[in-house]
Amino acid sequence: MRIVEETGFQPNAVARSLVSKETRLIGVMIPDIANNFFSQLLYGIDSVISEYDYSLFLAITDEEVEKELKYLRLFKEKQVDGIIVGSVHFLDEHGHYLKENQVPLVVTGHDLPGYDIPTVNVNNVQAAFDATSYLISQGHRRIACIPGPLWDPPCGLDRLGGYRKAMRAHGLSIPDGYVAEGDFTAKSGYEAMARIMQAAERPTAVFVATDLMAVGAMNYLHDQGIRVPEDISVMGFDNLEIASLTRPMLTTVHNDPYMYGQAAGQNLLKQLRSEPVERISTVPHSLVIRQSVSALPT
Amino acid sequence: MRIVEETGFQPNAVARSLVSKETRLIGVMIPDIANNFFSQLLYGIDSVISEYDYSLFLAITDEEVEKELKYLRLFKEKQVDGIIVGSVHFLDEHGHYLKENQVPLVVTGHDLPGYDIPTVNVNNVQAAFDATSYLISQGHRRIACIPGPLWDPPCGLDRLGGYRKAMRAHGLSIPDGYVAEGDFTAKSGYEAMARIMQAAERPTAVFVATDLMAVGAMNYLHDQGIRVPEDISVMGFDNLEIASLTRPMLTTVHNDPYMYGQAAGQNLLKQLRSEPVERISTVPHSLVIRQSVSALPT
DNA sequence: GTGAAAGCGCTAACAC
DNA sequence: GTGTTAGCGCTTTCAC
Repeated sequence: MRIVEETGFQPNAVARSLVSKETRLIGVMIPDIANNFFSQLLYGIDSVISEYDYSLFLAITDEEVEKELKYLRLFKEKQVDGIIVGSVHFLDEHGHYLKENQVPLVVTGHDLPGYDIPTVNVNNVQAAFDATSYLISQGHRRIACIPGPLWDPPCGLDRLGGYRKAMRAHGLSIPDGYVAEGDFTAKSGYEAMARIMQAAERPTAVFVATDLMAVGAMNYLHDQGIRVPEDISVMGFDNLEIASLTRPMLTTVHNDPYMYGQAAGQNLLKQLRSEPVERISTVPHSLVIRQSVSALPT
Repeated sequence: MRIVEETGFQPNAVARSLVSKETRLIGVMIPDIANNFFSQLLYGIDSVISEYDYSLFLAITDEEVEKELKYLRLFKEKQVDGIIVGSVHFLDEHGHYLKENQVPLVVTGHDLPGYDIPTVNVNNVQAAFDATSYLISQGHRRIACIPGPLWDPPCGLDRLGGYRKAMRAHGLSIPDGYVAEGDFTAKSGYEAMARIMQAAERPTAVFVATDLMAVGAMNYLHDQGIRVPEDISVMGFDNLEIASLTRPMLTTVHNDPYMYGQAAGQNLLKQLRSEPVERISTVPHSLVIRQSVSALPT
């Protein structure tokens, strides 16, 4: 022990891992770290796994399928003890790959019907339904929608689907030009809003599938001298930090990626201890009412 | 080769690392991943190291010295090939530790006089000087400042110093109550602005040491019905995404953390190839003029 | 070229 | 307890 002190000896974790067959590394794969949604997700994951002396091996994919596959392989090579995948393209290739390699795994932001892989996700269609219904409850009838890209099931298909479902449930029609797809960036929200304003009759409210795009949409309206919420109401989705930083503050759906990350981390930890896990964890959502939606006189 | 295909063999990187003495892992230590500044930094680092098949081992310290030391030790144990440290508390303990362990290292956001460690940093005092001088050139005389926390040399001391220097250089005095320290959060900027507004005579402009705090400051003014920039001008620092998302858009100092990260990554890569590196890389800054600063009539 | 063997720094399983 | 040894899965060396 004295000699350990004197020589400043430090064990070599690589050698240890070779024999113990565990690296205490969790591979986390996300498309875009610059997006606050994913950095919060990461933070949530780290907050739980670091308590148990696991560390993060981070893979950023830039939404490129090729990189996703590459990193999946790399995770295996580097012998990570577990994998958390944040909403990436989910293809059958991925599925096959993951099925072969028996590494504990959690995927967030997808539902993955047909795979026996634990997922953590919000009920996107229900949440979008609730958000749209809220708009309707405030007296809005002409409601537009800016969904995420259609290749992304949760933010594209599901949230758009929830919006459609709510409109249908209330007997409201969706005029031509009331749906304009974005690609997650604020800029795309700005442009989508511009397209929506070309419609024959202006909407009185817009449901936007992510906060960042909602900020873009609000900025377009601001730059055109259209007031939010007096002229047009805007509803976001995610409740990122930025939602409370805009003026007016954004009314949105609370879908805390930090909580997401924690749920995913906890699920993975259970798997690592060989405890049973639920196949699907649905994290609760809620409406957070701020300033960007106004009630219409009836 | 056929058998490799058939059995789906994958080499074990841990065993390989044990003999080759390289893990192709870069340890990156940052205080707060939820802060866009650091996620951009990380993205910049990844963009260069991933080209050379290095991957990220991420350590999030929550600004706690204890965790910083813990992760420094962990980096060593896990045999990372290089370390990039993003503005953390830099103490002599860290210095000693790093000196002992001959691992290639780059630190960003600090100047580290007295250590022989490569750093990449902006010239914070010059940049703050330039920002303040710009305010003065626009006719402002009563200029307040919201620096970062004083324990953080770059954002606290240096940027405050640059502001002071510019004021002095132009023969302007700094009234009592014109300097209110923040702690990097938007909320702290909001509160600091509130304190500044208690001063006997209101400033006509504020220089804020980070964009996020500047947004907080603008929000305080907005909530009080004080117009930006008509009543008070606000100048930020960093040029994060949010600076172009606010209305009015924030005039700020371009200090792109993505570029930072790239510079740090490149420096580290050079060290890994045993090429000589500059001890200090100063990344250029520039003013980005948007909407939050007005010219005062003279 | 192809094949066998040594050894990286640890842990676990033995003996004593 | 204290000491020795085998072996984790690779790379490298050296012999053939």
